[in-house]
Amino acid sequence: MSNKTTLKHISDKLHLSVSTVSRALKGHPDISLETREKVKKIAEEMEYEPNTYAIGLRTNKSKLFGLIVPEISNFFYHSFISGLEEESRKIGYSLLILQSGNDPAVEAENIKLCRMNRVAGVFIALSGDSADATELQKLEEDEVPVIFFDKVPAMEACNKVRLADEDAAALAANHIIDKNKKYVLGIFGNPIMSITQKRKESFSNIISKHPSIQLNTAHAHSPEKAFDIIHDLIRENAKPDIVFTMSDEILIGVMKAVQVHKLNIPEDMGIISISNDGFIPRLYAPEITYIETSGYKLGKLAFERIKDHMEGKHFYRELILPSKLIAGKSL
Amino acid sequence: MSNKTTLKHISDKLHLSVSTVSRALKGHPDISLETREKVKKIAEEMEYEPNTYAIGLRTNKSKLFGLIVPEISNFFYHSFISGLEEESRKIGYSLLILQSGNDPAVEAENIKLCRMNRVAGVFIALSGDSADATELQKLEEDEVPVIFFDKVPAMEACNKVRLADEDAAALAANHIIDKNKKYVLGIFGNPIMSITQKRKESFSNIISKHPSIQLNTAHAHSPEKAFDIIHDLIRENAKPDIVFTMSDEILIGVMKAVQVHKLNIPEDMGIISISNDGFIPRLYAPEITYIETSGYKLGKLAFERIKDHMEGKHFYRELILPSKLIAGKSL
DNA sequence: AACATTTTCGCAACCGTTTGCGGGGGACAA
DNA sequence: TTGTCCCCCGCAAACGGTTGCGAAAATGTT
Repeated sequence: MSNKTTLKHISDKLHLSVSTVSRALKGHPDISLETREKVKKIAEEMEYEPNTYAIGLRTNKSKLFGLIVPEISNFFYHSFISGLEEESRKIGYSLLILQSGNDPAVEAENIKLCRMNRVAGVFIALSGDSADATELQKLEEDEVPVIFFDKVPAMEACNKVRLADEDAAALAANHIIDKNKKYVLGIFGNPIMSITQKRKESFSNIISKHPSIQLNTAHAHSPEKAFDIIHDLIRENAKPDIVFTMSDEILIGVMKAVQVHKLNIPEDMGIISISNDGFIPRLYAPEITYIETSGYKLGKLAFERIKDHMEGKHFYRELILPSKLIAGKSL
Repeated sequence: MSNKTTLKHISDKLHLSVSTVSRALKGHPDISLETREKVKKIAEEMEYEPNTYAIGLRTNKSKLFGLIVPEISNFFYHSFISGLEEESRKIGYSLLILQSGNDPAVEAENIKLCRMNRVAGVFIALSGDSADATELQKLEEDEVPVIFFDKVPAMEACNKVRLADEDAAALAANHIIDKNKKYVLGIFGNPIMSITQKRKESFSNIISKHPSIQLNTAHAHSPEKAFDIIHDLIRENAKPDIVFTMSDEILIGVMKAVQVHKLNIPEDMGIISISNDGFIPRLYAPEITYIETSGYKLGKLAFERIKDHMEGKHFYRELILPSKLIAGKSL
């Protein structure tokens, strides 16, 4: 049996009613200042801690946000989580974190869990491309805001926060153009993902406007594949002047090839990447020039959106986190 | 107003009492098989989802584990979280994740949050060295198991899961000895942390038994400091034959110096490190030999402990995750 | 002093679920 | 027929807060 103090305990001790104690504790004007002080003092002494479940049951609300990601162990997501947690805590909210491991069934289950816990909002990075429309629909029916991030659905009528994918790629492209080199290789991720498509299209468009540049593109779904691409090119004596990598993952593979062949950066080959918070680019010497797309900052942005929603701004909106170039010495 | 179906809705529709519905749903033998089936069918149709708060209030339990870490954005912790989440979900539990940012006050607040949420257990990596004994004490009073991990308190009477710090360092030391080199440098972390002390002591003890080896040690509280250490040694022409780094963080600094000075690994200098899951060591070419200390696996181990506790094994125990050497080509 | 008003607090219902206990009704034996 | 036993199920209290409403006490107004 739990020995936790309840409102009843306090009310008994003070010969007040439970309702008075409840009101006093939250500074309700109906209760005299004197009583309020007295109650608060005793509550403190008795180490009163409100029962979350009683409150949740009565008010049908909670101080929880749901957070659903394909996997926690991922650079981008955990920096997002970190940013979001910091902000949430400031307003007294905690995070219920669910992993769906790219399994739509688990994802649906997790959304259900969010509903059952009466979360005040849900942040979700979709695992597949198909949004679980029906499950999420139910959340919207209860006026629980849903904020998509990272992997966002195509539809208009929803809240999304995302990185400026096109801008990021464009920034890289323009930086490359300034360098006046000839052979440029762009390595992108899984071609069916929209993030890949956006970045590739934006990048290619800008580069191809400069006829002096010869652009090749490739796709790598893993660091190993990226490694192979560079490795093969070097053996064929077709090393590019500049390599653009769309993500940290790909950069890792490229840099491994660079190390194996003992290439000098930037003399032998220039490198520029898009990176989450720049952790990977800063691992190398010289540090790799990168376009920052911060999960951490995106987490804060997502929080802004939900706060707006909680303050009554119930319209749908898409928030985009600007990216910026952080110059290293890699090209 | 929420339109969620409750037991009452089901009971109305079926002309049964709420209690019968409740029992039917959980297969209570008092209820006839026929009724049970009928209720379950309707519940399914009406998309019944139990109200977590009502259950929590009534039973004073929850399907939540509390997880308190200094920071989420940390290699080790997020792989721990990932492992723990996977296991928890299997038995229908979710994770309430709290960051305490190395602030004892926030840490105390987070522990309080865990109590308020009636979590079924708490996993905590202490931020400072001083355990918040009083706050955690209250948890134990309610028979909520507390599992310390990573940064564990010194006291006996508690549950801990941790890495085999001594073993890990010993493994590295013995591997170094096999290489028959002369100058060995060990770089360790913050000397006031017990993890540092353990690793350093274990490492030094073993190495110093071999008079043919000349051992130096140093402390680095950041990658930059580790970089400086190597950088300076090279400039002074005092490059060690083998460097042992106690953590990924330190390895990063060392590897940066290696790159700046274009050292050949392992010819110019051998390297061996302790690493979480080997992510960092595998970033380089050649891949760095490392002692694996997996946060992911530790997460699973921590879950085992709490499961035991939930099954009635209420004694205190310390579980240690064995470490193993993963050979790269760095020495 | 009589009445109107405000201040301060208590009553009781309610949120949705769990659970001890008791009761109605059918089956079966005496 | 009456009594006993078991099978199903419902009653009602309980969990710990919140909140609309009304009432008593204190204060103000003529």
